[in-house]
Amino acid sequence: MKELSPKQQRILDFIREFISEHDYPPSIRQIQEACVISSTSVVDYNLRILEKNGLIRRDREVSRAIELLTPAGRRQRVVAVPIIGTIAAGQPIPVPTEETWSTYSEDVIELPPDMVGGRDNVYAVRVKGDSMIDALVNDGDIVVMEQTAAAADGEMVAAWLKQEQEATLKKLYREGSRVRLQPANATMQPIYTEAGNVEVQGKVVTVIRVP
Amino acid sequence: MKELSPKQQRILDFIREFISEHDYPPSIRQIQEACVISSTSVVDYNLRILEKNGLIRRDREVSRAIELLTPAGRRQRVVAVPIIGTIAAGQPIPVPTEETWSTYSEDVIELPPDMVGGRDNVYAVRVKGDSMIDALVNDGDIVVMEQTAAAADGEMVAAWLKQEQEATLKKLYREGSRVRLQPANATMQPIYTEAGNVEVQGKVVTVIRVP
DNA sequence: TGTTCTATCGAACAAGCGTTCCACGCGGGA
DNA sequence: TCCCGCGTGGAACGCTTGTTCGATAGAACA
Repeated sequence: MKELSPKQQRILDFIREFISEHDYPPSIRQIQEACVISSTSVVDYNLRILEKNGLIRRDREVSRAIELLTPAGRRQRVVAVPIIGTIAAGQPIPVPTEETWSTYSEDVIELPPDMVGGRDNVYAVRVKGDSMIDALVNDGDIVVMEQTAAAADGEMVAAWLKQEQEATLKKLYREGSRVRLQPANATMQPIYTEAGNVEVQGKVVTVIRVP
Repeated sequence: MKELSPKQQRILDFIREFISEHDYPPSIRQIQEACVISSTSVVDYNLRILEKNGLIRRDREVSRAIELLTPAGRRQRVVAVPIIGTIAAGQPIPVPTEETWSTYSEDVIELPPDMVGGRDNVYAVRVKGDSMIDALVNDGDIVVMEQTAAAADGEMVAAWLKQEQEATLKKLYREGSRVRLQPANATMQPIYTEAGNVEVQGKVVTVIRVP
């Protein structure tokens, strides 16, 4: 792979800039104009070189069909996770309904796809109050959860304790008919309760703190 | 804003899908074909409605000039933050050098731009050990920091205590010649020390926990 | 000096493309 | 019944756009 000529570098930069501004790629003649190139064939010539070097991908015979392949400036799909409510000790955990899945909702947090790991039934709640500090979750933190009733041992879950009428974030361990709820904070003691008393509302996927 | 007709919803979904696959928007005739619409004018008619509802943006007279405005499926530039090392109580905090800024580095975490808030001198460290639990930061958490020596009162900073040879994450308050280091955990007590003993390595931008 | 490769230039072609116009059917309201 | 808005169909217009072709000039090399 050869080095890029100044002209090719400039073309690449312009494509980046243009996509960043318009959300769709430029036409060859727009590249020509912006980079002060006298002919469209010269643009085509240099685009072929860029394509050969693996920096862009082009669909032939299709207008504006330039796709950036370089890591810098490449765009990724961001996953919009709806924030469906708040979670606090004495309140039931909000459960997503059909409506709250609407991605047109107001309150969303955008995350890179690898942070939700391909899961699609993912929602987020905002933590209210200091009751979750034993899970190392602060007031105002955002907890991203996957809606599920099942959880493997050792996974951090949002659980509703029916008898105590209390929501909590703990690591779940089944021990016979009982359940051990272990705080993330290793210095704190676990809670033991009957399996029937625990209602798993979701698995914790990520915790995010933006001060 | 009216509700979308099934046809409009289908068009919107197709545009999303197409962009996701090709990295450039579809033409009107491609929408027509994919959504089994008999005429291009019908597509245009519905696109105008989508535009009026603020779901897309179109540049007139320009081919493939459809831009998605809805959060779902929109593509955003992702910021690649380099993870330059680990942070532990008894270790100095790693400081980014010219080389570690390289976005071609192996260990990076991609974040949506609003999570780094336009700051560009941002790096991340992985937390090792349980020594930061008073900052509600767990073993394995990732702390995103902005490199700066200055910090306003009340901001969470990564500080190096020279005398104690200790790294810590605390909220910083200047009180005369002394400094109060307040844990994020409201139930824990602050530390007081001389201003000269504290070396601010960076401000905490975000804390992320991916179990 | 002749050859070859690289880069450029201008023009033209043909397909792709957004737009526009007119016509039609349908349903609701006056 | 007439009228009007809405959604649809079909076709044509004219600009946009990717592509192609021939010609040219300079550099490197034998």
